[in-house]
Amino acid sequence: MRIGELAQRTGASPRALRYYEQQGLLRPARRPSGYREYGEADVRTVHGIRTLLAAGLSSAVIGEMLSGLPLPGERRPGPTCPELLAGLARERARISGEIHELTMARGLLDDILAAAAPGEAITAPRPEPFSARRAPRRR
Amino acid sequence: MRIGELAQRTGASPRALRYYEQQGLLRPARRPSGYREYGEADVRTVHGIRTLLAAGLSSAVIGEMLSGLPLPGERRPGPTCPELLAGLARERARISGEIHELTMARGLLDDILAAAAPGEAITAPRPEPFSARRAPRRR
DNA sequence: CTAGAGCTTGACGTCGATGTCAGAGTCAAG
DNA sequence: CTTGACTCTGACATCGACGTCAAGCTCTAG
Repeated sequence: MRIGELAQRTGASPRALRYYEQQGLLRPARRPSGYREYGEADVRTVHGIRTLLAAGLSSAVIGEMLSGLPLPGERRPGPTCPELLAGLARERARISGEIHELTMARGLLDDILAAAAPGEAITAPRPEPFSARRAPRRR
Repeated sequence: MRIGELAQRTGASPRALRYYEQQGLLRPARRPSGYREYGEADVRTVHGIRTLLAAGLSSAVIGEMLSGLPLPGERRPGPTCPELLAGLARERARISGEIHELTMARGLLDDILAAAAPGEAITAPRPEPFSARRAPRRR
């Protein structure tokens, strides 16, 4: 399929898909005309890329993941899988931390919404915002 | 307290604290010398600001939250609390969605780490990454 | 009094994943 | 053949929360 169809099926813009290729995340075939030709597997790959990008992974890290090889500029001679795996583990930990932060923030918003819900809030004396922070409720 | 102490106690840099003030999120008193003077309440406020910033809220939205008033440029005459609350509710929903995305991404990383863990992965034939995505495991 | 740490404002730099635009080639339908 | 939709390769623009540097003022310990 061509870039437009892949864009529609993945939610990525053509511009984004070309960017992914530039970063080494995709390697579409080329027609004689120069048009990119993508396969079905690329649909899954792009979904994965976007999931990880949305999670805050950089395209460089995703590229390492996809190739299992060191980055161009680095001079490490051998395979870098241990480092790569360690890096991914760190990313995993970062994501967990981020989930925790988001949960905290959501709790804070809940407090504010709850405090403002009863009546109109402009004229009413509002308790200090940000007065106390709650831990994420676990059940 | 002065800006350096507040910075230490909140983890924000002095530059960040000045930025928050510029965005209308803080209104420290000033000494005759021009030095900013912060109170204890500002410590909590800054923690709240940083929590919400980390959650992806813009400083403009946080500013609306803190003031309960419309933005400078807007011409809405009256209180905008209903809109503000609606906006915060949308932010809450966005955060929930983001938590979901992060959970998905973490699951994807888990799959990859699990697949790569057994042995060295460079030379071994690797199954397609991004082949299947799992729903977040709930328990 | 003096040095050095801390504070001031102002302005420009950053970073990364895109948006957007320009100029030109390609493809399918009528 | 023609038209319009699609694609190509650059290259510059964006956005937001800061980092960083400069030039100068302030505070405090000794």
